[in-house]
Amino acid sequence: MTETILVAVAWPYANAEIHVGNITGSHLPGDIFARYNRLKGNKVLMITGTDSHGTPVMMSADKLGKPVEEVYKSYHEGFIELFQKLGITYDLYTTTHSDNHFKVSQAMFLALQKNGYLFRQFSKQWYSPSAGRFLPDRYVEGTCYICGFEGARSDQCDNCGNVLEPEKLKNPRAKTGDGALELRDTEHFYLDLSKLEPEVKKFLQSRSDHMRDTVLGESLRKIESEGLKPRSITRDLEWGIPVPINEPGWETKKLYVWFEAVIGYLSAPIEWAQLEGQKEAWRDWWINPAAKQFHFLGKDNIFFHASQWPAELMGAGSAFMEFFAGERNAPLILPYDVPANQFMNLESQKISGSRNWAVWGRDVLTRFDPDAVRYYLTVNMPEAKDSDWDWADFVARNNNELVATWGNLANRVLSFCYKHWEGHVPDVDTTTLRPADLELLATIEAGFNTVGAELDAVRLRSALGETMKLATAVNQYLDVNAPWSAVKTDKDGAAKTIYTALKAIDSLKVMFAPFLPFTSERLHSFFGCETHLFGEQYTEEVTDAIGTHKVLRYREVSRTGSPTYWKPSDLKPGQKLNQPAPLFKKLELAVIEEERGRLGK
RNA sequence: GCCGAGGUAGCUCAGUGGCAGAGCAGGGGACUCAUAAGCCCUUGGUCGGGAGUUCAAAUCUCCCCCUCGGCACCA
Repeated sequence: MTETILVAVAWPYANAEIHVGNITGSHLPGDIFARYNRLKGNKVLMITGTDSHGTPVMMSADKLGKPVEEVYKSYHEGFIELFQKLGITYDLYTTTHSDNHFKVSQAMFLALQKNGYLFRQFSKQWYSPSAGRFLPDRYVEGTCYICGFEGARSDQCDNCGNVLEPEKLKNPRAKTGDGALELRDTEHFYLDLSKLEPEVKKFLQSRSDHMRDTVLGESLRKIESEGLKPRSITRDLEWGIPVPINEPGWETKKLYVWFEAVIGYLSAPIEWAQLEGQKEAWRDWWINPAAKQFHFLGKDNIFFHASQWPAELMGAGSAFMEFFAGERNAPLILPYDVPANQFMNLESQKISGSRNWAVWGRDVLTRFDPDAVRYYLTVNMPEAKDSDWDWADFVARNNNELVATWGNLANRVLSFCYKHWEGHVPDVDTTTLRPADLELLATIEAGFNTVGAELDAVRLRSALGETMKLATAVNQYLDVNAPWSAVKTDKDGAAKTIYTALKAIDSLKVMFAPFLPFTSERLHSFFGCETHLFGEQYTEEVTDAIGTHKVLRYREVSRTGSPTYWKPSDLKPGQKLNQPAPLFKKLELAVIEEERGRLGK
């Protein structure tokens, strides 16, 4: 049965480059899951984009003396370049700075307001008269009113460790050099999460059978012990989405990024549908109770995706479509699963951009192949707990597992066959295959179910491990049947062995494909196939009412005649092959110290 | 501080009441198609510490230690 699946990945923030921890946390698991479901013939839409608004982006722009749009776009375009090189196949990678996203976000705000889930409240904030703006607490420092430490942040003192009340800070000053500060009253909107608490609990309970324990701990169990409190959803800020109310004083306020960025899960499919020229196509993923939505993200974002975003959706209810499309009784669906990952450390220390203790995505791909990076990030994915990127381990796993077990298997069989059967699959009568041949093929065939079950449950490490075990089974089979000996005395027997091994490899190619798309595609071509396993990525410039933005897109391959590639090989005896070559590169041990030498500099 | 997740072999990690496991690393062996790859055999553990429940605990309960995340207008 064909399923309809939304693969939603957390929105990268436009204030830092993307590193391996971000990749293994969300983009890569999302891509593996999307590719697997596409191979199965499911209807997949994978989306996200750059979270472009907020104070830090504006502060960076001030510091650089550049327009804020230029700053967000330089990160945005770097992200797109990375996703193309790494093969992260977004059907649409867009930005929150688009006319469409503004409209959808504002409609969501109005829907929540109409349904009574918003309220206004005044609070005191530090204001810079000279700069003419309010400053977030993290940008204000002064003397701690508890211990007297002079470098305290207004919300926390790093010296005594106490959480501070910002308005009590002594001698406040702006870290940004905005001159003297004064306290001013400011009014903001709050999302009344306490009213939605019963619905959020019910939502999480209904999914507790398949959600990860780490995710339920951060959401359901936490709400049960602490409850949900209202959260402010607007800010005093120039850069962002205007609050949709016509009242004096609100022109300078914007929707808070944590309120609006998650709305991108809804706005991006809408933009995708417009770009496809099928305006209503997004509804299949959003107003279709049978669709399943999966959210990929790191543990720091669990609250916003497992609690706040579902609360926004439930609070808006059918009212969103009333504001957005003038339509009644069209409620939006809720996420199916939030398979959040933990964090990846680097050489036993926390990844830190400011100390350059990081392996940056674009940089690492200048020296290593994308599938090698994808492999290491998948076998080491922090699904249950924090994991560690270790360069010695990276080299070892590349050489011992990827090159030796899988790459060598494909290469030894294909090249042996190419040499002894003149570039063709041995022309065996498949009804004469021996019990050992049929047994191997049955083992491999069963893999489509066992590996598929792991992938369905988003246990990606386990799925890849199971696939690697099957590659080992083929190596074992070869050892027992030794076609290199048989070819001299019993070429017919050797032909059966090689045919069987080729057919097994042809199947394994598909099972490895979600994880290793580039090399699987290459292997696919060695088998003489003129089709492709996957489609292609491309970029496009979109112009709308507020400007232009670049988007990354994905054009799916047509699967004429066969709705699914996720099935055992039907390799034809006698089929023409193409000249094979090794799929992966063995790495020198010197790489370990070279790469470690780059860290922290 | 409060809440949550984690601590198992040298390394990376599976394992939710029934003889402590896998891969890699270390040691030994037979083979030669292959990127000196693959295959077979093998050494290795106080399951963070302590107490308890049980015929039986890595697993359940309590206390403690360590790592990470959340909670504060960072995103």
